[in-house]
Amino acid sequence: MDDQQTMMHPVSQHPTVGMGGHVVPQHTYGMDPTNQQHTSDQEVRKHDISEILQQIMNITDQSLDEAQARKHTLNCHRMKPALFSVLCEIKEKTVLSLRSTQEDEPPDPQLMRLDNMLIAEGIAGPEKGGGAGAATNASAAASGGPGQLEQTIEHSDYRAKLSQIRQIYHQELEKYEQACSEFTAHVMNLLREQSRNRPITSKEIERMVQIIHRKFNSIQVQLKQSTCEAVMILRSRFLDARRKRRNFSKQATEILNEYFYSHLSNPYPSEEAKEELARKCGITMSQISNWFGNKRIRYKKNIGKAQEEANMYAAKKAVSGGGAAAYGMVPSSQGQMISPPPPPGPVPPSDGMYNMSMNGGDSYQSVSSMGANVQPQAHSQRHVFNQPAGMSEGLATASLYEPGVHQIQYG
DNA sequence: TCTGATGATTCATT
DNA sequence: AATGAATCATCAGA
Repeated sequence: MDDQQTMMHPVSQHPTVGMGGHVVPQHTYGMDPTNQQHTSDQEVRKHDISEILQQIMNITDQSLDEAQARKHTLNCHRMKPALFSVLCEIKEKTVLSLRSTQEDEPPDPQLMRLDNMLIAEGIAGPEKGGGAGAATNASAAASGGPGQLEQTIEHSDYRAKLSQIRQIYHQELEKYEQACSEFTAHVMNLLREQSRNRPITSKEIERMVQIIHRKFNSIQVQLKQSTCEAVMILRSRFLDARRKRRNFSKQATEILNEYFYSHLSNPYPSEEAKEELARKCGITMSQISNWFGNKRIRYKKNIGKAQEEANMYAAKKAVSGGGAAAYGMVPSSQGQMISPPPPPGPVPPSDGMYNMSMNGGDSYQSVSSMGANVQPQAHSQRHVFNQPAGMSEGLATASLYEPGVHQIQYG
């Protein structure tokens, strides 16, 4: 309403504007209004101008060709300069209110945040060394492990998907930019075209472009937001370790079980042993630790089942000649002989052998140097794994193992 | 689809 | 820091 009033005000006060807001050419200014001849002349002009305005009003309802033709006649109309100057005057007054509006606004913080994230993820900006950087960092954060990451299929899969997202993002961004610039160019052309009939300053065109860009910005935000979401989903799918769980190879499981059952009295591999196992199984140290952690607890929970497994591995080992040697195990010098595989089923415990040292049946540790008062490994002070001394390592240990009965609590 | 197996994670304890 | 215990999430076979 204010705008309208502002628009109308100068017009209504303008001496050259007649009753219906019809603009009267300025050269009638100062003429005698009572002059009949002049009056009729004025009426003709009024009619002309109202016709022009009517044409302007109707121009939107017409086809392009029609509009072009009309525009042409309009531009060539003898009254056009007069109308233009009036519009200029109106504009001069109204534009003041426009000037007060803020010129350039600060960059959208949301957009900045999204941009930063996309750059960090290697989606926007220069491609990170194959996108591996983001994957590695995220994986390290997700696993919380010792930093030894699996350079496996998952990683290349992640990279492939990430670059796919990157590609789609850039395609969409290109489309968006094209659409934006096309629309902007169209509007600018339109305004330039219109500026022949009404006064439009370059500043106004600039402002209009700004408005268009602001509108398009919301589309851009949407695009970037959905790209970020896609990256997040990809991350959670690929980098959440729980999701990418894959069973270890049969061979790896066998190696681990072999070690476990041949060290049943002390199934706590040292760092070196873990390294060795990790290398042999093609998995990480932390995976080794996890496996042993799970194995110990599950072994304890289900002795019955583990028994069979233990016997199986014991038999296997006996056939193959002792897997423990493969891990640098030193044969016990304290009379722990390798016995032949026992018959299937529980093996009766030997008398008074249960409280042997933690390493009693485990030649992996350097037992020979420890003697009878051997101290358990610091980290295994609470553990409940022990084995009757004299038992051949890895043989029928599970059947003898009764955590509730035979466990030793150190400290 | 259900269920057991299994690798990983979290938290409390030592 | 290492470990046990509980739990989660996924896989694989019935």
